[in-house]
Amino acid sequence: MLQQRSIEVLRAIVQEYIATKEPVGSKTLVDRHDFGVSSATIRNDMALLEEENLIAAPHTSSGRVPTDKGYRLFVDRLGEVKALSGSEKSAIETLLIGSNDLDEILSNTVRVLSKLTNQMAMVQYPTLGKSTVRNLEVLSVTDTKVLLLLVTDSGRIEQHTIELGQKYDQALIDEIRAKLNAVLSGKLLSSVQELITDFRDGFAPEKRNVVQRILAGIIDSVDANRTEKLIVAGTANLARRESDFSGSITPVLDALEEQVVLLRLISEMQAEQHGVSLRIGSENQFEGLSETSVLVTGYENQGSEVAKLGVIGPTRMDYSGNIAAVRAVARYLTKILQG
Amino acid sequence: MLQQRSIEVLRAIVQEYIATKEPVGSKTLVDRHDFGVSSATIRNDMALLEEENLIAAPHTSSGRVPTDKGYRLFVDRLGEVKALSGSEKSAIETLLIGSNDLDEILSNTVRVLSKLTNQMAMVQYPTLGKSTVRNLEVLSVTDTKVLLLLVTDSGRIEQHTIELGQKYDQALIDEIRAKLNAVLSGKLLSSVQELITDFRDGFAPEKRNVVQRILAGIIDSVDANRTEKLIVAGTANLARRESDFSGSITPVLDALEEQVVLLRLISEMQAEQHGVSLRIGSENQFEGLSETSVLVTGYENQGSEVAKLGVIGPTRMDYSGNIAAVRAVARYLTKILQG
DNA sequence: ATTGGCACTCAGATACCGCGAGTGCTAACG
DNA sequence: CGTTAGCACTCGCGGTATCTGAGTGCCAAT
Repeated sequence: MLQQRSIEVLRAIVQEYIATKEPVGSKTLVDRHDFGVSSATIRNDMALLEEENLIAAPHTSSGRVPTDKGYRLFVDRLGEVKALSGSEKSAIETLLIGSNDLDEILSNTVRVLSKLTNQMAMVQYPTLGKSTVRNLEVLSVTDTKVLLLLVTDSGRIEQHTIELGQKYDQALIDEIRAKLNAVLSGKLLSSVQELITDFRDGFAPEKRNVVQRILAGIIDSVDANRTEKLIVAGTANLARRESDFSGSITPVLDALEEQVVLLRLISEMQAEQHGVSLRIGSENQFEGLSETSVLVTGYENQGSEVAKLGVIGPTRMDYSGNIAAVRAVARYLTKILQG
Repeated sequence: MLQQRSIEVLRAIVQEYIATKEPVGSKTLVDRHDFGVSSATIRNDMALLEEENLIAAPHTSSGRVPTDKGYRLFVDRLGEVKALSGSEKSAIETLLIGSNDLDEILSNTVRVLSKLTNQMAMVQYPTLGKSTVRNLEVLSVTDTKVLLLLVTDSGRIEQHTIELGQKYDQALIDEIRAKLNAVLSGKLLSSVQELITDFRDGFAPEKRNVVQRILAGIIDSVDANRTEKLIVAGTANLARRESDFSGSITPVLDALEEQVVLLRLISEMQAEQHGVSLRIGSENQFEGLSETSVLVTGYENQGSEVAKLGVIGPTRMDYSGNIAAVRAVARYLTKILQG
């Protein structure tokens, strides 16, 4: 088992390396941290840490760099995470207050998160899960076309243009709309499909064609809502850190441009310590992300988690600060949504 | 005045440089293009072109590279732009057909444009300008809160939550909604403000407070719609071309992450030749974009231009191919929107 | 267990060199 | 006059050699 001091040394190495980006040697370590022992002793500890694969030397006889495993231990032993400074808190507040619709709120959220962490940030749209139908609107567009709007309680709106294939009667549309709302309003999205299975039966046969098409549109909309969606910001932050990657960053950027990848990634991550979920470097299965760390947490609406947000950056990142930022932003977002 | 052949030489230099990224010399030029004269003659022409600032030598006695002015002349003299290949056309079609709502259409558009050009692509949302109100919906959210939806004929939806500050009567909301639609439906967004100035007067005094708040929300929504919005894709493409920039690309990425910058940029550009607008390198006023070229064109809805789309990349780009792609995508988008 | 001492290693910085693509110029040519 | 061959000259680039110093590993002493 590793001694107390060895852990301290690891902590110091991580801190130092994150700050300076230089492989850190025993000498600089004793200079800047107060271990009360000589550099030779530290060297022994470092040899131990290296044995445990917690640190590694880029080349024989140069300073050491934390391994993914080293970062992991560091994070797990992280006692308290940094609190945000007052100015950071107010930055979050001023940017989030005064947003009206969901799109605006989320795009401001992702922006503030990216600014705060200096990393690439992402926010997932509230998902199906516990969302309920707030309203269903059917608007006429042309003689034969209607626009279907599905509004959920999270504020997300799904629109869908439906070609009815025949002229319709405004009264019929109104009737359908009213009945739909009566049936669906307040219901879970996940139950919609079931609720409308025999909806058609309540209409006269000659009307059923139109009803049928609209129902199909609703199913599509619910599906679209199930298709998860996310927004990102701060790609430039990642590019700026290019030198933290061994090769080129373009594979990383490529991976991140595929929203599908990000969504799968996010969905696999479940909150662990400190209420956040963290994948460090090679802990990450995804092709191209083996030199990045992904930090994710959930946010809530109406008291239950509806989606996630987080940041992605090089493994050499300020874990403590970023965990604090991600948590804080999630908390504010939760607050705004319920407000 | 420059001779015919000199222009040919310039064209050849541009092509060669774009293809190989190497400064091109007189020898390789005569090898690969069939000028029927010797390299010495070409050298004379090149000296001429250099005098005119159309090409420049990175260092004394190395090949030449087109200047911004050189690219400009090249583009202006571009006779016909490349046609898209069949597979490219079908790529556009398959990606754009089968999108239902506006968000989906635009995000697919920007994606296909980015893939086609291998550049960063952007698409602006349809703007205020000639858009008209299709519908106005007022939905109840809580006792004292309503959700306002402004649907325009371009398919763009603006949502706005309004705190009424008092309990309201559903009948009143319905009344307001009906009257609003009667007044505003089909009207230009730009005329909305004017049209509702004395809308309030049609209501009994005790109702005016609620009406007033809703009207304010409408104004806000129209404003939000005026606030232009755009989506981008393919940032990774830009990063991949990093070596085409003298310094780091991060200032470029920074500039492009500020949507405000992009929007101003786009709005300043008016179609010129070939129906597209092009800014090459230093022609671009914006800080940080002096080594990029911006290529923009408009797309239409209901027969008039509603917004723009385009690509951004290093000045060393395939102008001919990109112009073709941008035009083609704009054409398809126009077609989809009116369909 | 800790420490001072010491020989050893090796990546990165610096300097130097030679190659060769490419130029500019001049004199000759049709 | 436009074109061309010839030629001296330039200079960036890649490769090699050298130097330096931070940092290590190990050992004997405390």
